[in-house]
Amino acid sequence: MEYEQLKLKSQLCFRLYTAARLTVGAYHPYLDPLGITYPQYLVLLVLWEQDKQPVCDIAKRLMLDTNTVTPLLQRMEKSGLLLRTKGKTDTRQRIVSLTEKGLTMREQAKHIPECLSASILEKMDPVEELAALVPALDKLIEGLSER
Amino acid sequence: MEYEQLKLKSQLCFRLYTAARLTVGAYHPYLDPLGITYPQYLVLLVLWEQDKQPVCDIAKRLMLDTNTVTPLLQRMEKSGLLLRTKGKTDTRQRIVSLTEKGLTMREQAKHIPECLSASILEKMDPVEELAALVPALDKLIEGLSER
DNA sequence: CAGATTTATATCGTTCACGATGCAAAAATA
DNA sequence: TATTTTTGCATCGTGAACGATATAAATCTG
Repeated sequence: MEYEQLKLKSQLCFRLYTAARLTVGAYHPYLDPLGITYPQYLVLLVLWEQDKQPVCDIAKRLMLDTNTVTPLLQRMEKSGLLLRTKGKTDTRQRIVSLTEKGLTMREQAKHIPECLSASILEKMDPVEELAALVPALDKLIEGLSER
Repeated sequence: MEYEQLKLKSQLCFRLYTAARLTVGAYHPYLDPLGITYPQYLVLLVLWEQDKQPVCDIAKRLMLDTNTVTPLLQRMEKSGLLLRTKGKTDTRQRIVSLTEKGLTMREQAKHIPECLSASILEKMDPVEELAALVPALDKLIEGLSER
């Protein structure tokens, strides 16, 4: 059939797109009580690993551009999770630092990865398939991000 | 160690989220000339498979809700790709049908999957890793969508 | 058949992604 | 040093996603 390749079921990207949406959705029960979104959670993960980073470093870790990250950080500043202060050595930079609220949220969030793993693993038996996913996604990301 | 495994798994969502974004981005060179977005391309895939479907059937195929699909279809109607006509047997329904423009776009789009596979495979050698991705994603989607 | 419930679609508000563009500061180069 | 280029961040506009809510029409139930 001439258009066989245009069938939805043969599309890898649609699977990725759907899996990503559904997985982010699975975080809702845990992030809603904290009053944060999934992208905001990612920012917190980065800052919990290392506080006081310029916007561009956060963007690099998340593989996003500043035009996505800046408004995200502005909303997070507004909700009291972090501060954006002018850089001293490089005044173009905005150094992002966690507030007390942002820091203490780490404690409330520390069980989220386990909860998510549990609920995903519960539905992904056997584990081997899950394990196969990670290196394949890494390779895909690496390939698509290289320039 | 159990902690390492949990840490690895907690990053799965970020990988999915990033891989999905980058893969959608890889469609840009092919979709921009057609003047459509990736979600609009997905709608076309569904309609090329079967024309004249109600909104809810399209939403089901894409695993999206009508509050996402309705505005998407409205934009596509505005750009002349499809029509949304009132259903006859069930007047609540909106039957979505392709216009001439939407139908002929299939011909222009038919090489997109090959192009994408080629550019992804180029970066995903060996192919086995790519092949492992599909059933694993299917299982994940199935698990997360069940309710 | 009347009332309750479900279904199909739409609207609104918020938050992301991201291309395009702007601007000032830093770095590179003439 | 003066000029050009690059970098870091921001703003704007558009198109998704999606929770909450609304509104008819269809369906179920008593």
